[in-house]
Formats: sequence, structure tokens, C-alpha cells
Amino acid sequence: MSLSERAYRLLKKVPKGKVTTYKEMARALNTKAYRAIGQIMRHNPDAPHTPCHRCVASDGSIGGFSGQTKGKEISRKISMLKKEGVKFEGNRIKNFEKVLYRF
DNA sequence: TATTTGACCAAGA
DNA sequence: ATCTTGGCCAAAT
Repeated sequence: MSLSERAYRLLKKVPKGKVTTYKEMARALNTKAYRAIGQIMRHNPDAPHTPCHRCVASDGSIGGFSGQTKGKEISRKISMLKKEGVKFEGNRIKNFEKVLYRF
């Protein structure tokens, strides 16, 4: 099966209030293709129930959302996470280590 | 087959 | 803290 399918399946396991990173996902899937993971999220399977907003960059910054890497879409992603209980300091996640979900 | 393209990352300057 | 550089790898072209 394709990496994308595995990525989506894994992503659905991230609970509300926590996040994962592109790199973490790749690690959990036993591959080094963290960059490809980004491609996958971007293609936006969007399907109703794929929490692609819970996947962020490894330094705690947002990464991208809905094809954009800055601007309105990004703030949208941030507010979604905020609503789920993730706190922010500007465009970086606060207490990143504690909020990061480990598989 | 080969090339191009990123919602990436770590290390330098 | 911010920017560049080189390395990465699956998917789409």
C-alpha cells in the first residue's frame, strides 16, 4: 500500500489536543520520507475526518495548511488547534514537547 | 525511465 | 533570531 494511505491512517490516531510532526510520522511509518509526508498533506485528502491540521513542523511552527505556508489559511489552522486546547506563542506551539503525540 | 516539485530538516553563517 | 544550503524521498508529470 502507498505511503499516503499509511500516513492518513496513522494521522487519524492523533488525539484532539495533541499534534504530530512530519518527521515523527515518517519515523512511525519506518521511512525517512518526512518531506513526502508534507506533499501528502498538501494534496489534501481532506476527506471529512483527516485531522491534517494536527501535523506541524518539527520546530513547533505550523508548517502549512490548505496549500499555503503563510497568510490566512495558516491562522485558520492555528485557531483550530487552539480550539482543541493547543496553546501558541505567536506562530509557534507552546510547550511543544508536552503537546507532541508520540506513537 | 527521468525530471520536477514541495505543508521538511539540520547545520552553518 | 533569520536566512541559506544541501540533503531527503514519494508522487505526479
